[in-house]
Amino acid sequence: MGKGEHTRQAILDEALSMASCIGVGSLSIGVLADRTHMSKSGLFAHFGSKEELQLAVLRESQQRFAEVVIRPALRLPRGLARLRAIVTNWLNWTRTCNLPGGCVINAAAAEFDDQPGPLRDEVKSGLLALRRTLAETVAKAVATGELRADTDIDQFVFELNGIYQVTQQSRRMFNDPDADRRALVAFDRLVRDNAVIDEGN
Amino acid sequence: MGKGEHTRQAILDEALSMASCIGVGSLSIGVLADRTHMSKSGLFAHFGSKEELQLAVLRESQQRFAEVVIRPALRLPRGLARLRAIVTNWLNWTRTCNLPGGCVINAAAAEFDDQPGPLRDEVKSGLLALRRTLAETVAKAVATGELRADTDIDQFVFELNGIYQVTQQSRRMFNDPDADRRALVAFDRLVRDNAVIDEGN
DNA sequence: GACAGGAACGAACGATCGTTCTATAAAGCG
DNA sequence: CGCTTTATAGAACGATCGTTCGTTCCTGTC
Repeated sequence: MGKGEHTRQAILDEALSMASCIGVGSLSIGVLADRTHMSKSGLFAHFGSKEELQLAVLRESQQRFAEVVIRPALRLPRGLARLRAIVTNWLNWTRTCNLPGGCVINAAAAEFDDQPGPLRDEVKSGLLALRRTLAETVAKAVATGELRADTDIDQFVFELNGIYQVTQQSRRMFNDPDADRRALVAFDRLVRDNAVIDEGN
Repeated sequence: MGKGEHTRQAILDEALSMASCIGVGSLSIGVLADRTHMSKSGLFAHFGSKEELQLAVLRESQQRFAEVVIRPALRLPRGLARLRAIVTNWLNWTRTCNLPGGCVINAAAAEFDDQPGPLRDEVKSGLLALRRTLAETVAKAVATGELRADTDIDQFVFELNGIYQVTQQSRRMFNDPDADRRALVAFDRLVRDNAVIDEGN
């Protein structure tokens, strides 16, 4: 990795951590330059515009998400086991990635949902990619026979997203120590209601 | 209502609609002055500081929420009927209030969850008040015998919040026409799983 | 060791930010 | 009406914003 690439990565590291706390929209090149011990113009040259920096932060965040949430789970057998692994990785991923202020993309979704442009597009594509991955994973749990054939997959993914978002809010706003447990309770209920009818009848 | 109060309300109207789109943190006194056809200083005098303006927006938002979501539901009999009314009012309240960019407080929760100060405190207290109201409403549905006595009320409220948040995201980011229906499906499942065991066994 | 290309800097730009001050206009009240 | 209070305007402040420019420094190659 050349020197330029190395610096760029260091900037993105700091920018990600900063954006996690104050939001992608509130990133400031001047403040970011101070934090990385660079000049504004030196930092600026790596991206060409503030929007490009913000896009780079979103892309970096999405890439790390795939690495720490999705990829490790692919080693588990398809079906409920893999789905459960994704969910637990997902619930913990901001801690895994050392993002002090929570999920950047989720915060950006609330920030840009009314502001058309490349940033909103990037956020949307990231969220869509996750929803697609989740849908495929759920579909495989149907294929393995662990979930019922008539499972409404999009509804399942919809509710998964709800569980994630309220968990984030409960943790971040209320420091709720039960948030993770409640998330798993909700997940289990979601799975149970879509599981094949077994000996319990 | 004196002239000052009238002007202040007009400012808050515009500020609320603006904050709904760009976020409370991105409110700008200059832009807001233009939109209300006032001078910056004239507008500024009504609040004394930007932070007071932001706080006023949050309080106004919270008050409108109580008026269009909670109060109408109080006319229904306590129990599931009232709970369902709150949920449906809740899902529609930004449309009822003509907030073009969705729920201000929910967006502010994601924005300020890592920034201590009066704004975060105000958001937190608003969210807490809602959670308390929801918990009481659910508790009454237990008291009427519609929900089981062993219903985990905090878990119930937790999941309700999840349903709301993902509905907002689905509507705002993806223009998902099924979001409302999915929210009600999730709500019905939540109620059913906590309902008293009836003839179905 | 000269040279070339990329990387970082420092200074400056115009714009906008929140805020303060002073002055003028309007409103409310006797 | 006149008087007091309130409401609004206008100009200016220092700070910060993203961005541009020209220069310097470092790094790797012949």
